[in-house]
Amino acid sequence: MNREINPNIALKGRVLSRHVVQDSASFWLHYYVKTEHGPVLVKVPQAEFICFCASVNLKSLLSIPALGVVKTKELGLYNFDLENVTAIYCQSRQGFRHLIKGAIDLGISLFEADIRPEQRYLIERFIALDAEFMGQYAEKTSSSSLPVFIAQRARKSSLDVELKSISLDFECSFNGELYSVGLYGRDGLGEEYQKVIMVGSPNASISSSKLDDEFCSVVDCMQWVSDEKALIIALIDWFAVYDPDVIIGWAVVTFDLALLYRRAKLHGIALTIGRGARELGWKVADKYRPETLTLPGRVVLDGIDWLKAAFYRFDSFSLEFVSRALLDRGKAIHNVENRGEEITELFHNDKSALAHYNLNDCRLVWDIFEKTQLFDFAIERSRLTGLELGRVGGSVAAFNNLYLPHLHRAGYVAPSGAASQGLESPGGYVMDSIPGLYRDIVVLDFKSLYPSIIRTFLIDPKGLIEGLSSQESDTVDGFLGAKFSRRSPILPQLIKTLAEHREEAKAEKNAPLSQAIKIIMNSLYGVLGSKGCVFHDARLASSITLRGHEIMKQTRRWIEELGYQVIYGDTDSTFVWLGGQSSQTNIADIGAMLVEKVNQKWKTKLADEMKLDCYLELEFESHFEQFFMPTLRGSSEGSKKRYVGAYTKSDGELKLIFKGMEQVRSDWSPLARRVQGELYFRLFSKLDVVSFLQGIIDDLKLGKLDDELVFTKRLRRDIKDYTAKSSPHVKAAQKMCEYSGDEQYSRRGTKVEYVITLNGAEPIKFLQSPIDYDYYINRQLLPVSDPVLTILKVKFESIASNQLSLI
DNA sequence: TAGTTACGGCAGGTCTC
DNA sequence: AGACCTGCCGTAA
Repeated sequence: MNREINPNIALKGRVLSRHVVQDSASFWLHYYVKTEHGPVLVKVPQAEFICFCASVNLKSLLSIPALGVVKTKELGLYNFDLENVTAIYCQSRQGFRHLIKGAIDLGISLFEADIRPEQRYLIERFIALDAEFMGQYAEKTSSSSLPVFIAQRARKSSLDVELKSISLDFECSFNGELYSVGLYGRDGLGEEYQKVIMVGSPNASISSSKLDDEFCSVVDCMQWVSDEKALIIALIDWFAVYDPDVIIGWAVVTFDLALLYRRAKLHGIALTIGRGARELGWKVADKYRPETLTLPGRVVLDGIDWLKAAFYRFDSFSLEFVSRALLDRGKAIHNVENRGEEITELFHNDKSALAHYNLNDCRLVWDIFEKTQLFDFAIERSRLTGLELGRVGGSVAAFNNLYLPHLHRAGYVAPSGAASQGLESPGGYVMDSIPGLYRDIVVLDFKSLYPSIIRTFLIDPKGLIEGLSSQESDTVDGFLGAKFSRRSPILPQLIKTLAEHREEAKAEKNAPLSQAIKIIMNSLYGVLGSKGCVFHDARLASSITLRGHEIMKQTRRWIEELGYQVIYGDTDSTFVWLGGQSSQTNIADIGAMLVEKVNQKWKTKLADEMKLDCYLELEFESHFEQFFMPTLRGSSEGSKKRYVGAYTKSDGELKLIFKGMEQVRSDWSPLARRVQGELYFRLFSKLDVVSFLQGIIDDLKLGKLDDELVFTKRLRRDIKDYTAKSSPHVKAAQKMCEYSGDEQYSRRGTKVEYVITLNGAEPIKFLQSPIDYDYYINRQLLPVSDPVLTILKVKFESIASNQLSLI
């Protein structure tokens, strides 16, 4: 009682991790936050599991046994069937589980039962990443240095607190025994921190050539431990002292942390590397999935996952490949392919070289994060979506986080499941193309088309429910019978806010924020089309995509009325040929004119016909001085999703853009990809093609190009699950398992590297037969050469046969 | 601890003449 | 032998 005498104080912090903790009496929400004075554990008492049911079902539900303490409340809310709903509050996880199971048995729908309490508490208050908690510090009970704060209330906040990151990487033996751990970071001033904890003691002999400055500094930051167990203990101690907020790495969850967890378990060590000496754990044992990792008080960001989340694309996501692509430097090791052996060799004979390699990897990851601004991107994404910092994917959860608090305030709860099953919505509209070789193609595209359609045509789950029962003058027609209320729609308003923030971000040149907003805006449509989202409804998705079809077709008509030919378009883009009559005029001016006229026409049309404000915006995307639209192979019909465009860079170099062509496809041989690139460069540059190709075929037959013949193709399922087991890459994978005796090559996701031999596909690592050069000539070089040779009126056969006479 | 559909082209198998 | 169909992968947007 005397506690209430103390006035509550405010604590501002950035939420790093979120947890539900059950004790004997009740359960708590735990938030580990970073304040400007350091980390704090915020505890919210008397938390509850919440869901809703139609009020008519309440009585049946309450008769379910073993619910524990349950409260109910009428909040005046409705579901999407416009029934009154009642909120149900459970005070134990077990009771809540019984409720969910019992409801399924009774055939009664529960609403929002899948929203986790530690998330709901934040999103209902519009808290995304930064929060202000009102409450009091608890008296210290344990030796832990982490202050504990008991919160009574919370609200959203915004602060700029620096998070301390570390790049972490383990080196280990073939069977997973830890050799060393590298730890690397830089502060805002560029000051480096580096440390390697390694088993053993320094080797006496270090080859003199390696004794450069960098090596000396590596030796300085070494900590030697006697064995693996001591290594793990030293690392736990290091965590307590350095106390990082963020751990970054390369496959850091699925490899490094999973390995560390297993090794610690083996030695019977409690892996207390969380804040307040909490243990690292996995909610699902032995899977080591990133989503199931629990590490109180720290955020883990995996470079691979986050590059993918930011839509970076690489042929391979190995650290070697990505660092070469982004930083133009790679691993500090000679033989990247067989580095396992070299690591073990170094461990036994040259430990400082191993430490150097270990730290170099840490630094590569750090530099990749810095170069791509991944960390800022992750922060902004969390700030915008309310997803836990570090969580990748989660588009559906992001939608819920953004949408639910507004929906509740409008008087509704979310539906219990997708409204339309089976009924599919169409996707984007792809025009038939007019194939050929062109000069001066201008690409005009609608900026964020789907978000702008949502915003313009008031597409909204709540708006659909209300629109269906509103009078005509209050609604906007959609597709598949949809009608959307014009009154306070939620989703269009969310898009509006995001779009405005994006413009600000662009003006401030805040690339990570702009990118994060773009991705979130686009994902809002994707979610509505997904059956995994409770708001899914074919009428919503189709009202977006079919409106897109209409917009594409109308835009094309208008451009053609203005006297220009549209030769292709896909979803939101229009390819206009200006080369015909405009040799004198500035291409960019014509493009700008088209964009302006079309935008004006949309504005007028939508205002006149539908009384809508138009947020559609056509933009001048690019100008290709030369352009090639291929036909379908062996046909005169124009292709789709494949083309080559070229423009001159400011330094005078001709730059080629390939879309969908073999050149950008990772499942074609490197030879075919290179040759196709060369051929179009030569075609556009009016350089020789025929003797180039003859030279290639020559070299191929002489065996000079053998290292460019290896196919790389993934197994998209486990080998045992294939119905057609005779695909070349499946066969090669089977042989790979057979020869190596290693079943891992039969698993889903494995990249199969193989060549085509006179005896069919064989894994490159166990090549048995001679390479089938005729296959590469006829199935790789011919298909990529054919369209170019057709333009030049040369027959591939004449080139190929010429070769034989030369030998 | 669930974003989507549209498309091309290969390989391999079956059907048809 | 050639037309046609299915499975598969990776890609565009």
